[in-house]
Amino acid sequence: MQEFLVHGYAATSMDKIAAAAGVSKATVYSHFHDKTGLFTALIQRLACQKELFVLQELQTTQAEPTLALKHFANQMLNNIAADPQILTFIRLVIGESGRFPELAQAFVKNIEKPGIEVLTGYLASHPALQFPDPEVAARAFIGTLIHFVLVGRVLHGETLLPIERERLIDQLLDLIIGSHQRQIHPS
Amino acid sequence: MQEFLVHGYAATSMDKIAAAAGVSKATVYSHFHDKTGLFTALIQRLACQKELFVLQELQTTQAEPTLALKHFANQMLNNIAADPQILTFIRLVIGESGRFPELAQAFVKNIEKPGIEVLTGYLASHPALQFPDPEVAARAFIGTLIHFVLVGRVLHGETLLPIERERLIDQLLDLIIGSHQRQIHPS
DNA sequence: GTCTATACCGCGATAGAC
DNA sequence: GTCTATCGCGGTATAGAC
Repeated sequence: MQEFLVHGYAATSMDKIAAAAGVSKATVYSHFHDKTGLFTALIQRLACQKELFVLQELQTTQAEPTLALKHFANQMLNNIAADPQILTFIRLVIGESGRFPELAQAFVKNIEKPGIEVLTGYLASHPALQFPDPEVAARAFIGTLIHFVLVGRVLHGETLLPIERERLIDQLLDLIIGSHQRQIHPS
Repeated sequence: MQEFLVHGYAATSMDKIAAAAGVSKATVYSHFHDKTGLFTALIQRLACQKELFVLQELQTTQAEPTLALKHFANQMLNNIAADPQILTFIRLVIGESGRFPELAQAFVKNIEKPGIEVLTGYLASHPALQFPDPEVAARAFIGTLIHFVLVGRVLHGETLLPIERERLIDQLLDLIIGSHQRQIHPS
């Protein structure tokens, strides 16, 4: 897996994989039919293990919504900061999503979908929040954070399009749930 | 460029490129020093040409903000629907962003940055809108749309995590600029 | 089950004629 | 400037011994 993450699918050779695994090439081929079979098996497994979003806490927390969501956002960004392999994994899945659509769908199913669904459930069920469309609110929240990571970390745009993490999170929360001060045509 | 878009960087051979261009391989090498030089030149050029966001209109429109933003969002999604090559281009740039960081930065500089900056300017300058942080509002708007495209089209998640485009746009606009009906602890 | 050895092919890059 | 021909290497996948 390390080889695929570093070099991508096409540029990774079965020789390097066998060497990294400490076995011969023929042994690798005895466990997996071919290179695509090995690749899909590895990515599918990683898509099940990796967790971008910390969902357990969100389902059980009794903290105030603003604080809970702030904590949720910070945990996600901390995950990525602590494990940069996540960035490489995202690059690989997106980069190969045209040629391995089933792997991309595994990523959506195991990582994106639970995140949006749990957050939607949280936003819909918490009595202090009254969104007309909780799913869109969840998509806006997660979409803004993912886009922040995509531009800043994945695409190396931190210096080109800089913004403080705390400012983004605080102002995003204010925009979405604490927006009663700002209205159109204030009267 | 077609070869790179379809097969990715590593899986594209200089033989195929030469054949697709209708010249010999030596001729390609007389114009570009090596494969990486050709690749970077092509991607840099495409990053300047492609436009995800239609910015001209947004700077000159006199329509009501909600309508102008709705039009802006629809134009962006129409662009992508009309030219699926954009999806392949995004896959390629993100997929190679670890090995070609300067290309990823060209993407941010020429596509993401102008989009966020022009939208920020619009949100900040329009008298009917009073955001405490217009840049975060712009990032939330664009981030939600990009994430929608990323999950649905790039990662083939339309069926796994379906949502109507019009619902997303309308509810997103309501969430961000028309949110005076919904408040925390309504009194 | 795992090894060594190899078949067979395509790769990036260049030499040298025209 | 563009061509044909070629070099040297590394690719995926397998055969057959242990």
